[in-house]
Amino acid sequence: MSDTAKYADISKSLWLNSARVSKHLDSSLGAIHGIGLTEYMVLDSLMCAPNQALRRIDIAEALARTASGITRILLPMEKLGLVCKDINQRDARVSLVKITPVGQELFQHATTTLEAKSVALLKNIDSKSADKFIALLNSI
Amino acid sequence: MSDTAKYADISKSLWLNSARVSKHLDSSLGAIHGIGLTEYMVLDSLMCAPNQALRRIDIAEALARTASGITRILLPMEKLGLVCKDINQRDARVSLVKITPVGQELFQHATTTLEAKSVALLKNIDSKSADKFIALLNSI
DNA sequence: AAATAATACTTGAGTTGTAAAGTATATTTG
DNA sequence: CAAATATACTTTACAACTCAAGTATTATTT
Repeated sequence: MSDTAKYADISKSLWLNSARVSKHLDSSLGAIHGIGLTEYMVLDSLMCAPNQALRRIDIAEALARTASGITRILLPMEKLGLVCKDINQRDARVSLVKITPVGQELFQHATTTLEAKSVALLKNIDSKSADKFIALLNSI
Repeated sequence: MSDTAKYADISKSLWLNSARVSKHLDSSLGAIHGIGLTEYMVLDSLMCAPNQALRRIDIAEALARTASGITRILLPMEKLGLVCKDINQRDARVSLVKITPVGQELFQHATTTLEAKSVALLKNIDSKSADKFIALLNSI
């Protein structure tokens, strides 16, 4: 097989297997915690942020979504009290998003689910290969 | 880092990087050939099939989509003449999908684009790592 | 300082998908 | 062989996005 075909195969396999894994995780998170995988990733990005707050465009960048998509996904999350608005004094254009204690608690539980389901889904990959896998994914 | 957290990291990185790569490929295929990545994957699955024809549910299974989603994506593809219906004599429920010569030609060109873009997107991964990557993805 | 441009969002319209219900045909079972 | 069940789709209603245009605010230029 040619090298170029090989790289196309990675793209295709990435597309397909990501869809499989994501759908499984999405439905598990939805059934158990009432949030989707994208919502989980929003919480994840906030937990990693300094002061646990981010601008909407930074969340968009971190999750490879548009600002518009972030506006829409945050609306129900605010209503559920998982995140709240945090005004930026210096710049009134910015509407900082902060994770609430309720959001943090849900995140902890959802993380347990995500980990358990991921271990189950990736059971054919041993610990050492897992390290290699992460390194490869992060080198994209 | 715990092993369970490691597997969750794979899921998250898979989700994120697949989104980045897929969006890039999708827009390239759209701009150059007028088809999306999902449509390309439909053609790809048909090209690999015996007699280059498949049932809708088999395409759905191959692409991790629902039968409903396949019905929808095939409609414009039929109109464009990329695929055509092929009736199954034994079972009138089945509506086989077959790739047309037009579809095959578009597929060949789109493959060239997909390969070139994939090489560019995955330039940090050397040929040997690429093999390992494919093996890991296919072991999911 | 006023005009222009850039940034951070939100909104409206459209696309791509799903789940659940509906239709038609085939298979199994009592 | 008729009735119940299963299969292969399609359709309807809805969810989760995107893009492009709109709003408000800040930064830059002249």
